[in-house]
Amino acid sequence: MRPTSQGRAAVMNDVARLAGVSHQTVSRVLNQHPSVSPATRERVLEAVRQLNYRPNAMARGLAGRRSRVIGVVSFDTILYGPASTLLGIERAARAAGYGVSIVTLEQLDHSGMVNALEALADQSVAGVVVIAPQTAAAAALHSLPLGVAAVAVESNVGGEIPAISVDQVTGARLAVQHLLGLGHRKVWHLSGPRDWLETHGRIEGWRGTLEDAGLPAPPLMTGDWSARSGYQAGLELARRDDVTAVFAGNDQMALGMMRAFHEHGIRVPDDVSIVGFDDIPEAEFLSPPLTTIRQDFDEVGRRCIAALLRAIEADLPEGPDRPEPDPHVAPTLVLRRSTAAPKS
Amino acid sequence: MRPTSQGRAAVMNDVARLAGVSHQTVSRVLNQHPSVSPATRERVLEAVRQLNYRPNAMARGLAGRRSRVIGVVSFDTILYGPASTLLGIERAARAAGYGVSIVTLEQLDHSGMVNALEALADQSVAGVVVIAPQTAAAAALHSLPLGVAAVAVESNVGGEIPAISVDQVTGARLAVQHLLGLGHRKVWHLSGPRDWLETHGRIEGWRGTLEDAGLPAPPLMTGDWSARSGYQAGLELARRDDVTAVFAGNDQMALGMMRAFHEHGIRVPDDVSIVGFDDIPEAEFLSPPLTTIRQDFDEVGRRCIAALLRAIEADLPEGPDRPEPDPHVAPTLVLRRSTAAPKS
DNA sequence: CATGTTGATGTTAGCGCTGCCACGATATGC
DNA sequence: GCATATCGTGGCAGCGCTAACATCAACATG
Repeated sequence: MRPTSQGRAAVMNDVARLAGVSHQTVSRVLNQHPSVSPATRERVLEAVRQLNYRPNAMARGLAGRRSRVIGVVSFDTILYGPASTLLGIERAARAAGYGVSIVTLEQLDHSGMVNALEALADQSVAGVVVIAPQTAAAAALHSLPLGVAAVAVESNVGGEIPAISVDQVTGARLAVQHLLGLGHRKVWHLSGPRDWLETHGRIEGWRGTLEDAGLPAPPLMTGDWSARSGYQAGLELARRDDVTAVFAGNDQMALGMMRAFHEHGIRVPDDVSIVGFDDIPEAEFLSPPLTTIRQDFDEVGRRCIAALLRAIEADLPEGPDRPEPDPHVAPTLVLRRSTAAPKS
Repeated sequence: MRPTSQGRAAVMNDVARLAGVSHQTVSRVLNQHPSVSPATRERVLEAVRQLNYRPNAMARGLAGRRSRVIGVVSFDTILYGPASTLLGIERAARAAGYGVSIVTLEQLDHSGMVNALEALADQSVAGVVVIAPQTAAAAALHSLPLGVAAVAVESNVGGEIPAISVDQVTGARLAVQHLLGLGHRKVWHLSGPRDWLETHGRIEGWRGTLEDAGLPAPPLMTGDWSARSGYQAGLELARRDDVTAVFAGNDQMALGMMRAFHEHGIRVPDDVSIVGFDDIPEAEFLSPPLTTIRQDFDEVGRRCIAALLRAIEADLPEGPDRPEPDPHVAPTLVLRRSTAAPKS
């Protein structure tokens, strides 16, 4: 962190002096400027190594009005989805040489979003990624005249801000097609809260697939992502005798539902097949292990950062012109033991 | 983000001009310097409002060699504990007017820790909080000659770095005392991985409490925090006929264990009582709802930030001399329905 | 009344870096 | 052969702010 046993950390001038060049040449070497002779470059790099020089990000940002930090606005980072997305973004950003600054939203209204974005702007971030899976947050984001590059996750409400998301419709179709393929003719769906954007896509995929197969959709059930809401829905379904297959909006609800069935002597998958969504780490170890739809959050993170860097560099004169990433990340079906052909 | 419809954002000089003072006076107002007349202060603040002026953090940091951002190093932010701690820290930091920059460790070795800390140092953070619950990470941290203020979470290995943690020993004692109080004479323990620091405290509290009561400790079982490892341990215990009470190292393992018991017709709490640790959101909705030890991660976050600000300001000439926070956060017993008196 | 003391303010000098322009030195044009 | 393009380099200015000193009035002290 400091030039061994020296009082203060080395600055660019120290490097310049040691290499026998001007500090400007050091700057050029550090910024991959083309016109530096290989010999000089090597001399400078050696001096950098020797002094263990690390450029000062603040000075850099001030002088070049550009920082190497991106901001992430997120909500409820304890939920599996948002937490995983945040992790994916962090990894991708760091791989691209960017630091990551976070703000967690307490409330999902307009003013919360404004505060979050201002807090990040105050830190002079180069751009922001907003994990805003709820309609309210997405609306707030899109209504804002923001001054930095931005990318939204799971909130493609249109507008100018690029959005990256897992293709929820496809995920839901995979789940329902799998159940229909096994021979089920009636597939129930327990959705997440109606104000989450993911919820809509999953309902759409579920309903669409049934329609394509010429089958009527049973009444939609609505939960709140929690195991409890899955349990409660499970109790309701347990009272009926026409339930052989359920597509749950997430794994926690699937888990709660499985418990309700278990209590009522309904066996999974013998009597009822269940498909979840997310592939949480526990899914593999439930009894029975849960068939579910896996979302590749790392890929979402990577695409977010790709899209954001594109937006950031669009403002620059000589950007490397990155390709626009595909906004839809494909989910995959993970086959486990909670699904089987209907008995009769 | 910019003075309404102007080309570029207002800087301190613009404010100064509008208020009819020097830019230095503006700086003084913004930094609560005492010697500014109330009239001037009001005039400056009005100008700030009018121009929607926001100070540039980079320039501030450069000039005052002090930033308003703290760094957080964490590991596996998808686990409930670390994720909650991170959230608590973020909340507390923001309340104190600090931004939060994160780095997630991929590997827990020395070099991973060095890289993480250097990445944060490059961002000129004012201090770092390291969530390092494993012995390896804690060791790496303590072996490092770091140049910034630091606080460790859940890793009080001694040394100069202040550490904040939930009092694991007390938590375990609460759990075991509760079971003994109900009349159980033999309390089993399924611990977490041996290289986690929390694990040691919980084992110590478990063993100590049994010793205090003059009871022998049954063989220790070791899991890996996952529901699966709890399930496996549950299968082993199900084979025995001397099991009436188990203290699980976390809620996921308790959950897996409950499922194993359920499969074997062992009723919870009628036949076996189970206590978990963490109080994850699902705990309340398991069947039966899980008695567990709640860790107050928000409080941990608050104390971390308090300790860190203390360390940061210790380097300053005129710190407000904050009191040293108590390094141990007290956990509490949350009584639910997974525990009962033994049948006899 | 000269002198120190205080409070409110302005002035100057950087913090460590990058952008831009200027300079000398080769390489290229006709 | 001389004007011109090009390369490698240095010099200077300035990013927006804070620290330290300088200033200047108003007041208290003997």
